[in-house]
Amino acid sequence: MQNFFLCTFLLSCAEMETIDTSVPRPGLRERKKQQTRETIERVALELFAERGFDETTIADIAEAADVSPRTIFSYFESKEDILFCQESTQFERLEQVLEQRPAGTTTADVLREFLSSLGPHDEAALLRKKVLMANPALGVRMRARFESLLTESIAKDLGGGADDIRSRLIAASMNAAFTTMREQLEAGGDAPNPEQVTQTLDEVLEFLRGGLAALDRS
Amino acid sequence: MQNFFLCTFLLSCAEMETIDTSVPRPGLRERKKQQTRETIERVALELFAERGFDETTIADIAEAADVSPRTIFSYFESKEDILFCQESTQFERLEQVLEQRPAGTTTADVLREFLSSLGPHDEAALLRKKVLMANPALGVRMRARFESLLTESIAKDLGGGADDIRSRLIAASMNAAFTTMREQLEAGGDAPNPEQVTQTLDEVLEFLRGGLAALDRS
DNA sequence: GGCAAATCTGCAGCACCTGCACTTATACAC
DNA sequence: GTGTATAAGTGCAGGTGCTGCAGATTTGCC
Repeated sequence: MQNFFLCTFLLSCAEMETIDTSVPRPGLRERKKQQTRETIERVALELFAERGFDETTIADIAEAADVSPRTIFSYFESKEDILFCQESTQFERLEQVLEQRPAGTTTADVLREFLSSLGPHDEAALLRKKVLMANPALGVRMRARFESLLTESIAKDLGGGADDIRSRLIAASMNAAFTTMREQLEAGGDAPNPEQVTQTLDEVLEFLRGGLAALDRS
Repeated sequence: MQNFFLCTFLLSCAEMETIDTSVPRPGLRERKKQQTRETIERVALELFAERGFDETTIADIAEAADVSPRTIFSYFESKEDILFCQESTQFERLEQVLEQRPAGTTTADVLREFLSSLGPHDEAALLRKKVLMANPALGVRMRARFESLLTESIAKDLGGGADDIRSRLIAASMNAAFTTMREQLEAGGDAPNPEQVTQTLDEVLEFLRGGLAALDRS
């Protein structure tokens, strides 16, 4: 039902992005803003992991983050968004990688490379995994986000619209693969096993190749 | 993103179920209960179609159905459930058909038969389609429900668990197919074109055969 | 008719989320 | 440094979904 394997996986390189060396100094206002945002994210995640998503109120987060409840909604669209924003960032990054891929490279290649290049889980990723495991409905919504992204991106690759049946089939298969990978690895421990990831991904790619070839023949 | 082609399609035979000839008479209390439920469903659907899902409040529905707002929640778990309950019923029916299918028949065969046996859209189905078209998020959630059902059923067919990658790939591909069918047929008019449905479904089956064969070879 | 059970209802209340006006903090020009 | 414009933070009122609870109403049955 969920896809938080990928999501927690993606999170592993999120930390690197917070330090931006290209800009000299963002200014106090901007720094404080960023700090506030990160504080909210951090304490919210801790509370979610500790007592559950539904059991944590906006008031709780506000108090723990030492801000007004109203302030939270100027940073995040919704309570759910506090949990999903980092995944969204990573989805955008993946989208960027997909768009900028060299000619001749398939979306599948990029995905494989993207997954392989990521490091092990960090603290936040583990907490997030815990939250999502305790609340399946959250995972469903996250997975829907991911599939939309995949479908659009793959449709671009193929040069057709998002309603192209091939795009959908590929995106759906990919998404199924990620879900499967997550569940396979869930029992195995905290950190994903790269070997298993590669194997499952290869299976899916094999499946896709065979299926697409069959479509071409007909 | 959505799957309401199937959903509206499935609805077409919903009406038949409301008349139950096996039981002599359900009693006044039970009849009134059923009547209230149907009234709520009907007026809610009309309001959703007229002014949108988010723009319709529980109070609006309660007033139109001539019941207390509190009563609505004794019939439906949530506002969304008012819209989804009929689809859920049809999902259960499909599940039943899948479970009781003759040995040697594949899930794909059953699905194809199931889709082909349904009649044209009824009034409620058209309204529902309108509601879902105006609110993509609703369709995403509905689609997630359907995929879960498909995955479980197909997993049973294959004799493995729901975490079997083949089950997921097949279910995901099927779901992608339905989504595509809906979008293809959307522009074509109100009633689905059986010919196009068959064609798209056949394409997907071809895709699946090719993909699964490739998996077997490896 | 009278009792038991189911149903309906109103009310209070929690939680998410929003708009708006107001205060406070930062940035920038002088 | 001072003053002003801009942005961030806050408090408040309110809308909406949803729930628990207790009492009124309706139905089933003897």
